[in-house]
Amino acid sequence: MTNDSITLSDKTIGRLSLYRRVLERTPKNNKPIGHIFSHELAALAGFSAVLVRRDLMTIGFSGNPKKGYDAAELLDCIGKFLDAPGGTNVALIGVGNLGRALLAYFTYRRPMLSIVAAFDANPEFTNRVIQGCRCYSPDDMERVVQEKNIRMGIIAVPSVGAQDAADRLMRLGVTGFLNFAPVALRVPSSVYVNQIDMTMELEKVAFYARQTKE
Amino acid sequence: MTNDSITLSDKTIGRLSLYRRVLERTPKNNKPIGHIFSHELAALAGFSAVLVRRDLMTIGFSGNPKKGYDAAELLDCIGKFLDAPGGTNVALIGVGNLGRALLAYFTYRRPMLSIVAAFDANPEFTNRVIQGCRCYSPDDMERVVQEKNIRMGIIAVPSVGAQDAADRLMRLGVTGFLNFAPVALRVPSSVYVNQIDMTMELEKVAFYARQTKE
DNA sequence: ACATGTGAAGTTATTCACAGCC
DNA sequence: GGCTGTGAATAACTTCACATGT
Repeated sequence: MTNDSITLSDKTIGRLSLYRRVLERTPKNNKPIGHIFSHELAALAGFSAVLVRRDLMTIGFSGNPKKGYDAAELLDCIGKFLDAPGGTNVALIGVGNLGRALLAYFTYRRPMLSIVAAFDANPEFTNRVIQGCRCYSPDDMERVVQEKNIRMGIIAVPSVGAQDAADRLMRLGVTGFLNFAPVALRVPSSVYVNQIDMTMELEKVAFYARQTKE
Repeated sequence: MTNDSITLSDKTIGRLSLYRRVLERTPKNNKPIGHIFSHELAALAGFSAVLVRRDLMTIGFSGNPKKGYDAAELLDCIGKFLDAPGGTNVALIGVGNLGRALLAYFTYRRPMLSIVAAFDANPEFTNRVIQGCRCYSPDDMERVVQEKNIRMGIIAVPSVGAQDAADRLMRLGVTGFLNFAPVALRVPSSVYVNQIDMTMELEKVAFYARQTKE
């Protein structure tokens, strides 16, 4: 409940994020969930009940056999682990098709995690507000990242510009990236990169779809 | 080299997809790579050299200590595992911001894996061609999926419509999904679902970015 | 009864370490 | 000498099984 230095695995963090959203979005008879059992949460999130209990165990959250887990308390507890106290400010690099979709997707979705600035060299976008987010020229990156206290970046530019963008942001103190460019970013071990490769994900599906067909 | 019934793990399949793209895109002195060592491929794809060798071992591909792996042969071999012989046809459900970004992203990217039809109830999109892909009304789904021999679907609609879309496609023989809606699809075990949760991915980065900050 | 909490076992994934081969 | 190929060891993750609580 209090100790923040427990080590959570990557997988567990991802699932906590899902549990939270499930708890926030799923009403029970039109009102927020009061208590929930591990098997219910598991079904909603798509995992097994034991796994849910393990995850909650590792964050030190406990329920009771009669009522299950208190949803509001659980949300609080997950928030303590996932959210930075004052929220985290994010920069989006690249306002192409993917970038704009990400803006639309993330705007107002998580109050503690918001894209506060977008950057794109294309003058068609610079100094305009897109999906509620101001778009700047890359020339302003130094100033804006510092002014807005930006701590992480979403890379949505073509492969060729990805490493450059990451390097500039890292020099400004950014320590985490969500990278959609299909290229492995070279970063020091103190920086975290979450690589999303759409083509890979699609090909995985194609592989399995084909297996079950034959 | 020949036997197709080796079981590849999910992780291995993903990496094979990456190896392929790295090999296709990385020229060596302005011409295609001839041979490549496991540590070179590892660096380009962002994994360890042993892991690369393991993966190639499991698909039965071998190189030689002097020259490394023959890139062209390796591409061929990976293709034998990942690609369906005549290619795989994909349907996109939902032509909102994310859907259009996916269309832009995938069009002409992988010849053996193409989005051949998009569906959206919004009449603003139906019967128009967007990013080179024809967009249909959901009413035409039955006909189009059969005519175009569609085997997998990308779900890019809001959560509320996701299960419905999946159910309709499954009735038409679709056995694999890439699901961007933040909801666990209920499918029989013979159907594969690759769930992509953007919010979860972003929150993972925020968590680690925060760790290194403190 | 039925749910939580958790040690122990099982499973899967990755790395170590080294033999064999250009 | 540096690379491939791979058994063995290690690490990471998930499930089993059951003691405990209400």
